[in-house]
Amino acid sequence: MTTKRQVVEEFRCRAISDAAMRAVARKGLARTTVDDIAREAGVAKGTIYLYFRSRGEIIEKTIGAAVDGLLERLRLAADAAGDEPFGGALERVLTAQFAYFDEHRVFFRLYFGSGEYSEDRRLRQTRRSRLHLALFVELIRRGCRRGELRSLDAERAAVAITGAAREVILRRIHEKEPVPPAADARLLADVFGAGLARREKKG
Amino acid sequence: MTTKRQVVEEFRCRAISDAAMRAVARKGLARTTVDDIAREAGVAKGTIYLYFRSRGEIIEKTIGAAVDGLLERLRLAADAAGDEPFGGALERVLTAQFAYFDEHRVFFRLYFGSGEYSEDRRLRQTRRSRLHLALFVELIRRGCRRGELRSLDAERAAVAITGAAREVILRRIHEKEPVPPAADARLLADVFGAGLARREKKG
DNA sequence: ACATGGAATGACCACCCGGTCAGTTTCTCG
DNA sequence: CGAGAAACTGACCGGGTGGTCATTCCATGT
Repeated sequence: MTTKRQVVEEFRCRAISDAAMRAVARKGLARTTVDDIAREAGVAKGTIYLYFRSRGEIIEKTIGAAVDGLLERLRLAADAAGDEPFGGALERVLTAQFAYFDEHRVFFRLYFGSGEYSEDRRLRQTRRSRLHLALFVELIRRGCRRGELRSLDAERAAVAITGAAREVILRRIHEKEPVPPAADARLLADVFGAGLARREKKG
Repeated sequence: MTTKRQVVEEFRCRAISDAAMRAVARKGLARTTVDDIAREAGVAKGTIYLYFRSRGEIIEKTIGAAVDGLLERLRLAADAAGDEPFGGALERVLTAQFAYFDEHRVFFRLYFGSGEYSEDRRLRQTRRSRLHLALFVELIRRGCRRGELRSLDAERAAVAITGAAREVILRRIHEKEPVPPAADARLLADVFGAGLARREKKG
């Protein structure tokens, strides 16, 4: 059974994480101080250290929760694709990803700004983004198995897709009124769908 | 005429910039202090401030010089392509880009880690990377004019290409023995060449 | 109403880092 | 060689940040 203590603790952790996300969205990861987070959360700095061991732990947990949310959305989209052809499945997943970042604009600086961070953090981050990558690798492998896609280094291709998606997301974030998520997803899915397709004939 | 004073000044600036690049490569942009740079350059901290106004100026100038070098290489490659078809020209440019980062591994953290930085810096950085992007936009537009490529948002497509290239570069940097630059360039050029090509028939 | 213990607070500390400048070394030229 | 200028040095300073802890507050049970 969950004790009252645990409920309160989770509530506070959540509030602090949310505040951290908003603060980072405003000032960037490196320039966000613990005082900023405390002010944003409406608590004293000391309170934060009742629930987190260090600034690093706040950031780590906050990133972790948000990334897990993103990954879940992407997996749902991938599952919903069933055995659609590669292009369609990719479009679904990318639509979900663009939509997620549209809804969680505050999150992007955390997710994309985490390159500059302490060493062990970067390792953890790498492990998480590996899951992200693996999802696209799986899509590609499935397409290969079915003979839709030509045989190539699935990992490198997935890297290219995630990189392209990342850059498009950064663009979208800075645009006042980005085109609908589905539009950009369609574009990328078209490009990579055709780009990875089995060659019919030699030009 | 260039005075002796100017020669010395340029030499020192260069030495300090080189040291900054090495230091940043080792510790990352945010964690590199002016003391680090001074130690790496083998001079006293005060000396640095004879040649640069602030830490920010060191970083800015250092990034600027390196990016200019990169852009020049890319422009040379683009010019060398003459009126090759899109895929070939893209392959040349990407080969040049991958090779540049192979040769200047120390540079990548500066180039890719500069997201977390003060506001006006980010603007400048944006202007430089706009030039980088423009080069790819131009390649795509040329392909469209010739009827090789289907008509689409050239800017978005260029964003996708630079994003994919960026992510591949990051991968290469962390690999012990990356495949030859030409191999990765070939892969991306193939994917985007086919992906952006005019549609022959509807699947 | 009162006692009690855990939660919340914010002043405080130690440390780090960018930037300065009085003092020292090196260069230059009469 | 000597003296003045220029370059160089590194100890020092002030501001800012992560983290602590004695104190205060408050919810709860008697």
